[in-house]
Amino acid sequence: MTRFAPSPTGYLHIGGARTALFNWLYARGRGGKFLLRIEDTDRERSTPEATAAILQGLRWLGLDWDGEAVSQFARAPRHAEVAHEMLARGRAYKCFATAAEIDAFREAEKAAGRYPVFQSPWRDADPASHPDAPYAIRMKAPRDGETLICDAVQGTVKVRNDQLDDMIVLRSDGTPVYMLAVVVDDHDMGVTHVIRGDDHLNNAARQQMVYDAMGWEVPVWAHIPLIHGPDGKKLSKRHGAVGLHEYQALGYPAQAMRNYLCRLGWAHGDAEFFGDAEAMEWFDLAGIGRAPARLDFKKLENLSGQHIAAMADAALLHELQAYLEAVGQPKLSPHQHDLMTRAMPSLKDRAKTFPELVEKAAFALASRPLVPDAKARAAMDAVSRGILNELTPRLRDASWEREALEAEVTQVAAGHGLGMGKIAAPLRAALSGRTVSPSVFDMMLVIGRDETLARLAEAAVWPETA
RNA sequence: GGCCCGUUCGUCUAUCGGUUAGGACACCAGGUUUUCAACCUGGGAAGAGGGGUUCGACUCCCCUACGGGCUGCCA
Repeated sequence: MTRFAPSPTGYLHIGGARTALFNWLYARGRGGKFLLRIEDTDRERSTPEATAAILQGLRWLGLDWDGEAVSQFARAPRHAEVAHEMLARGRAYKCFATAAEIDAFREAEKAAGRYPVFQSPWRDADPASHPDAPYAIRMKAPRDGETLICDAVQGTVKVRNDQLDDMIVLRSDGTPVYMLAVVVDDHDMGVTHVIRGDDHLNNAARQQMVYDAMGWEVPVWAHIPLIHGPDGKKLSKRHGAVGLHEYQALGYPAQAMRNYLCRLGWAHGDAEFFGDAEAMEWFDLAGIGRAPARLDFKKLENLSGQHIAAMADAALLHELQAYLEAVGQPKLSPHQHDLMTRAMPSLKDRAKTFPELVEKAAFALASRPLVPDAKARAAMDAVSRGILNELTPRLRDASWEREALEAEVTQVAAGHGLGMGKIAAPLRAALSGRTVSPSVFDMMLVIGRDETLARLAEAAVWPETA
């Protein structure tokens, strides 16, 4: 049983997406469940928009979770209940210290050159001395010795208890603190493996104390390193895409994202290109690296191209439509969809991303009159026009198959003592309006005889360029 | 400041005391080719630095440097 527990304070971060993926792979690969919990206890910063963005991001990435997403805020009463239970068990106490008192204590400690761990005077106070004032519930944490975190990724990590204060579990306004809420929720939800960013590694020690205080079984910890930008610094907006939605907008197939993210900080021997089935079979916590990984867009792009080439046409078209919708472009019309289907075999080996796929399909999607770019127009010189005029009637009567078309073009070229290259250039220009396109024969086969002839006729009367 | 974690080609990584330190992406060169891409062949490229331990360290220990995290009545 694993879970992903994001705070809804913004879009889904690429690092969070990888954390979610790891949890998903681990659970799904072992017949376990993958749960989703929204940590929305910070009412100031949590927004429903952010929650929606996170769910949307996970759906796009293809990570399905079991059951309904749990709202942590909604479970506040249960958290408070546990806090009071800890009080009853003598594992926590009421602290009446005010913010000002705590600040003063910390300042004094710092000034004295000591580590500023607040030591509440109420820890062992006689309940009879309790004032009638608001209080927070603090955990009675051990003051010496050390807490051992057995982590599946980091190994055994020792944390000195004197570094940890008696953390507050229930605020003076009665609301639970994150550190308590996670533990209670993970326990209640039956989470057995906590896979999360290593920014929580130190927190695990305090959280483990809560498990101990309640007599609950501590889950398997797995703290994974964060993802860094290409320069090795903490990932931030200046590195480019940080939010998962940006990767969707960049036009990477979700499968490629999963593959790339999975390989980031984890490896299975020399395996580089693989799908979900292999990932689920191979993924394990022990294989996760301990050093932060950097994002490499070139590699992502390469992987993306490999996945596009390997995907089934129908699935590719379906995801392409979703991409177009996501970036606010008009979706393919039934007619365009049909053209794309026919063009796909000659297209998908050439495109690394969806925008590239669309770009390279321009010849098929374009409608007459074609607007040639300057280079295409230049390719259409007088000599070329002559050759094309000669070719046109032969194409009209040719059998519309690759070999036949190739034979016609080769013959015409040979008649002028030219190679294929010389005649392909103007042909390409006439058919696509560009100087870069898929193979001229692929294009003819996709758009068909009528369209081919129409485009040739049109190109024959393009205005001359000097 | 204190505590915790990390450091193998430019990047992601393999290695888990004995290897010519392997692969992938990227890069460079050549080939193929109707353009681009793809593809094929070849090439350069790494154990942060310093001490130990050991017959033998990228692998184990210590120190330094660098990077990251935590140190809240934030999550």
